[in-house]
Amino acid sequence: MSTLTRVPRGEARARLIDAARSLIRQRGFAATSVDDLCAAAGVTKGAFFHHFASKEALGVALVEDWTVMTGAMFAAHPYNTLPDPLDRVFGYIDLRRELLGQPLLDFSCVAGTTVQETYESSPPIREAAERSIRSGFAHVQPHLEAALAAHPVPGVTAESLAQQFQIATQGGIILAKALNDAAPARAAFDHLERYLRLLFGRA
Amino acid sequence: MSTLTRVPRGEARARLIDAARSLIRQRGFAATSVDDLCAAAGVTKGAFFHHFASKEALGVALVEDWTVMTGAMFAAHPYNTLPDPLDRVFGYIDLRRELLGQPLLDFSCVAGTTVQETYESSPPIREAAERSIRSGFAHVQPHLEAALAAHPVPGVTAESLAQQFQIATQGGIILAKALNDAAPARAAFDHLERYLRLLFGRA
DNA sequence: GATTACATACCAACTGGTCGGTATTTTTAT
DNA sequence: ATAAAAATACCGACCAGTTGGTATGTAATC
Repeated sequence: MSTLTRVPRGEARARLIDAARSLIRQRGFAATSVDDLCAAAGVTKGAFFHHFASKEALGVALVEDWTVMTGAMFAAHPYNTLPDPLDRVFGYIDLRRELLGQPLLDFSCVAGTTVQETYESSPPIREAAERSIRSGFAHVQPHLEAALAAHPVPGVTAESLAQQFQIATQGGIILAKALNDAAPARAAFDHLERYLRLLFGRA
Repeated sequence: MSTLTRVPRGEARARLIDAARSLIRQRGFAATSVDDLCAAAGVTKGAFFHHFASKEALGVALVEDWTVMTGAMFAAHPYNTLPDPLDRVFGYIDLRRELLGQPLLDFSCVAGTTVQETYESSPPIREAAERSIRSGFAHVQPHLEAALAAHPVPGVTAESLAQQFQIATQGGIILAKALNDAAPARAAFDHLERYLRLLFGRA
């Protein structure tokens, strides 16, 4: 992490956010110091506090960047183009299971990690995480709405079902961290798929 | 949090763990300092490092205490005495939904909170959290096993279903923290119940 | 000639942890 | 039964390193 080669002018902010995404995913927000971030990004503290008013502001920026990143990634995926809405939902589930094949650091969620620590101590970060999680609903909710329009299920709303995808995602990450194994997280989406097939009569 | 009245001899350790449970649930492990803990417990640093070799050791002790506490709480609950195994499962779900009516600080999970931050940085805490989560499986898994013995469901194991309860619990807590609302967490158990009713043909 | 984008040196407050001491309880020897 | 000894439970001052943040200076860009 030495700064032998100077970081090109204009890249400091992006590199700090990249470093934050990586370090905070590993250690959490509080355990990651500003010095750590600067060293990992290859910039100095001057650069840090030029771009971010505080460590908290970096946290907000990180979560907002995460929302944009993940939003773009899901929006660009082919599952969105399937003709049948329920197939789009199952396509999303497939994608999530694929992601769970990667290393933990690559599928863990920045919003979930940060909000766990900061939901009480930092309202701005909590609010950014709320926006991020809500934007996650949007990756399936429209497809669920279309599927429910074609095949209504009494007592079940698209919003509530969309939330279950985030519950499975976030809960799966915690189980994966605790058990050091992503299998239970993958199983969560197996169960979710089976549940949906039962609800929609799609054996 | 002043120490005007001296803490009776012999209570320091228990009070430190109580303080840790409360503070770490609010702020997380890294953001809670040893000084904070001592102040909240009404003891000095001498007491802290007499009972715990390090802050990490306190973390391990806290999670282990949590495992015992929650284990005793669930074991003592009447849902365990219902004659039908599936009714015991639904009784457990009812209990979980009840807990979600309390303030967030009372239903958030110590193991989930700490492992989120420390799964990479502290193997001992991660292992304690793993034991805690696994002990959580045991609160439903025997009932699920009995239910599956009476009514087998192809492709579904009691272990995998039991894990889903922890996924719903942990994921629900994160959603509750992010959205500042426990409703999605409660909905997770509604969906889980509906899923089980469909699996076991219990409308 | 501003403004932006950094670098460097610096700071007070706090961090986890140590250490010598003391009051209280428990164990042991008589 | 009791005094001495040993162990336990705690206190509180202290320490070196780290924390988030600031103040000042400088090179590049607009």
